[in-house]
Amino acid sequence: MGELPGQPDPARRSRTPLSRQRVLSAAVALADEGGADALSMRKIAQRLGVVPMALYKHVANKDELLDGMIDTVVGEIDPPVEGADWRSTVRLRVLSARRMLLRHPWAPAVIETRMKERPAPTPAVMAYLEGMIGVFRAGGFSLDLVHHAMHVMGSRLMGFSQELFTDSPSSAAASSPPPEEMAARYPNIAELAGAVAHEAGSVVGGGCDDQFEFEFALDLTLDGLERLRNAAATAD
Amino acid sequence: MGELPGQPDPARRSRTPLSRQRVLSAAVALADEGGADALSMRKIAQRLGVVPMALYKHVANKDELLDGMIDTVVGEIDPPVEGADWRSTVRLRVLSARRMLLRHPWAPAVIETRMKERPAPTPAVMAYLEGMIGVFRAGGFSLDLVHHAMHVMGSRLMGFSQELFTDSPSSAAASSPPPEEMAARYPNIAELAGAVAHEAGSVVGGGCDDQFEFEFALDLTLDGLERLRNAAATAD
DNA sequence: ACCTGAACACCGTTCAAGT
DNA sequence: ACCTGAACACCGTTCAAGT
Repeated sequence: MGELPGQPDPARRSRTPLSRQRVLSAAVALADEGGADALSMRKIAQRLGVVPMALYKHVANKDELLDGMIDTVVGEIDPPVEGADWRSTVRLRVLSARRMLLRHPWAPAVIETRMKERPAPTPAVMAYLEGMIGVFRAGGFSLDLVHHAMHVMGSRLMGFSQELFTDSPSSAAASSPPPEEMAARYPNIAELAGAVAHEAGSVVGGGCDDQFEFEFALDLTLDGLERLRNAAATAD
Repeated sequence: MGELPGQPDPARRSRTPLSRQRVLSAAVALADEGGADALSMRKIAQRLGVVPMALYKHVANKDELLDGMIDTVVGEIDPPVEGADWRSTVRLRVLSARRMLLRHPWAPAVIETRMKERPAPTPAVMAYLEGMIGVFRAGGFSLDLVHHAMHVMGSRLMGFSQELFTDSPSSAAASSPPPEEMAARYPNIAELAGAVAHEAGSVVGGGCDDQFEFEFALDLTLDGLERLRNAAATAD
């Protein structure tokens, strides 16, 4: 009663100190409500009862904020269930990812953009991929087939995995943890990345041919549609 | 030689009068070079040697500019080839769409965003869908199966067709052409929309169950992966 | 009637001035 | 040493003042 609405509450502000997680949560909530366009550093700060500059202690800039938001929502995807066959495990997980995207309608476009202009996957994305690869491997898929499958699933749901294994000179490796540490934390990803890198032999930049992977997924889809059409025709 | 670079050239400016198409072309070129973030009304105007306000004679605002840009690049997708079977026709067309998206890396995220917050398809998008439906129909697909196929292909490549046929109260119908005119111009879309609308009977808002369509496409994909795995296993 | 410059309400981020 | 307000260089768009 004694408070004006919209006025920051100094008591609340100092009780819960600002943290990276609190900044990211406020940003996600803001984007959920008004879309990515409604998101601004100034509005996040206002919602937290804080001066805009205070945010920069916890996120370097807006790009890093967006990366953190992606990591937050990808972390909401359920981990693979234990003890089920590969097919229902993948199915459940993809449906969980879809529910996440329905909760956060701004996410696909932001993921799409960020992945394209800086293909450095965040920890939660790495964990997602690691788990998915593990499920396929446990289901008896060869490394080669898992590679195709990851491209198929990636384009099925998000921009994930599109450019993940580009061991190209410039980008990724620089800021990433050293290979040994990565191999320990993400063994399935490391194994797959190694196989893909060696696969194409001496071709420069070799490894993953995006055009081939795209056509592979497209043909798999066309196969499925053709089978459905033929089944419907013979059923008449 | 007598010109300072970056200085607008009054002769050039008046020789070719501004037009909606020239504005859109400049916007697309700017986005191709620097991404969607580098796109601003002010920079487009500068590139055209024109004062920013002059653009508003040809596009109502930035949202309408983005819609126009989408229409422009979707219009670059090759039309269906004549006389080939449905499968190679669809294949060629999707590969053409992919080449377009590689030329315009900003397009997927922009399409994703615009389709989500205003699902009013532009003419070129309508023409793309119309052609694709026609190919499936000519290939012997039932209306029901074409509906599924469009969802499968849509999520395969872009956000297209995701929410296209929502005949929901609020949005679309208002600014669209009257039904008869649309039926004349896009007969395949009209037929499919009609079938989908009546399909689910008396269910409110009925017609297209997005969750069902998503799972349909997912299961089609999982079928394909399972078949590949089994083929690889028996080949050993 | 048309066109356009200045102005408004924003934005992300820098930086110097305060404590 | 830390924090932060003012300031800078942008942005989309309105609107009144010019022709």
